[in-house]
Amino acid sequence: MGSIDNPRVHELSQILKALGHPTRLFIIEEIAEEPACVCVLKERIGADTSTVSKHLSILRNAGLVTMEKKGTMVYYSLSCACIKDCIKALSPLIELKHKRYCEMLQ
Amino acid sequence: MGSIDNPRVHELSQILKALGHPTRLFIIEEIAEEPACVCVLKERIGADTSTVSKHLSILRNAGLVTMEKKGTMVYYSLSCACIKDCIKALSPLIELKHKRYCEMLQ
DNA sequence: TGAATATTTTGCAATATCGCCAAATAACAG
DNA sequence: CTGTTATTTGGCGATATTGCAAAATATTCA
Repeated sequence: MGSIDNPRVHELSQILKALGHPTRLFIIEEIAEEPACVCVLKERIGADTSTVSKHLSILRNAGLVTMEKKGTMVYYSLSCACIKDCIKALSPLIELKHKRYCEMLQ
Repeated sequence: MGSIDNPRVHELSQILKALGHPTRLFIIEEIAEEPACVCVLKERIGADTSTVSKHLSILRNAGLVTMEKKGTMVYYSLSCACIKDCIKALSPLIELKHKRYCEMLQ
């Protein structure tokens, strides 16, 4: 049945890998609220423009975001609302981890 | 509001990073069906036992799996069913990517 | 055309990840 | 205790990721 060579697994893991970086996850959550251009994201992140642009290219490559040019600026937005659902789905796990952490302290 | 220093973002990205590897995602989907021990996972994956064990430790560290010893064997299982939901939530994106790919070919 | 602004690309050094091997640890059976 | 099996850990080379700086590209405006 499910094999490690299943292309679906690789496709999914590429998407999850793209989400698995603080800066990129932050970008995703920002543009989930409202599309934003690189210069604004750069300000909110506090990193070099080239760094932000590279993260965006990784997200683009994984198909997570779409870009739209307006003048010299490029606005990025989520390519699928389901990405929000994916992240939201992990809330119970986060809570569980906090609960376990509190128990561990005792 | 949402800042790049928000610990929640880092916690979430750690989880997603752990999921962002083909072997680890495969493990997650396997044990989502039914808990499995390292030796069985090793067979299904076709990698060194130590490699599988190390992937499992990453998943453990991210709080995604829990272990239970039975004799000399260690059985791993999902720590939260929500992980399945997280992965399932991405199906529309996968479909979207396929659709885009087909359009691109024309 | 030429200056100004926004973004991407390239180059590079620092760091992290990956996968195998070998050694260490743990649990059980005889 | 000894040998056996299952798993984890440490070590190490190969490869990938990360982030900044500099150069290249694209678009607008004068």
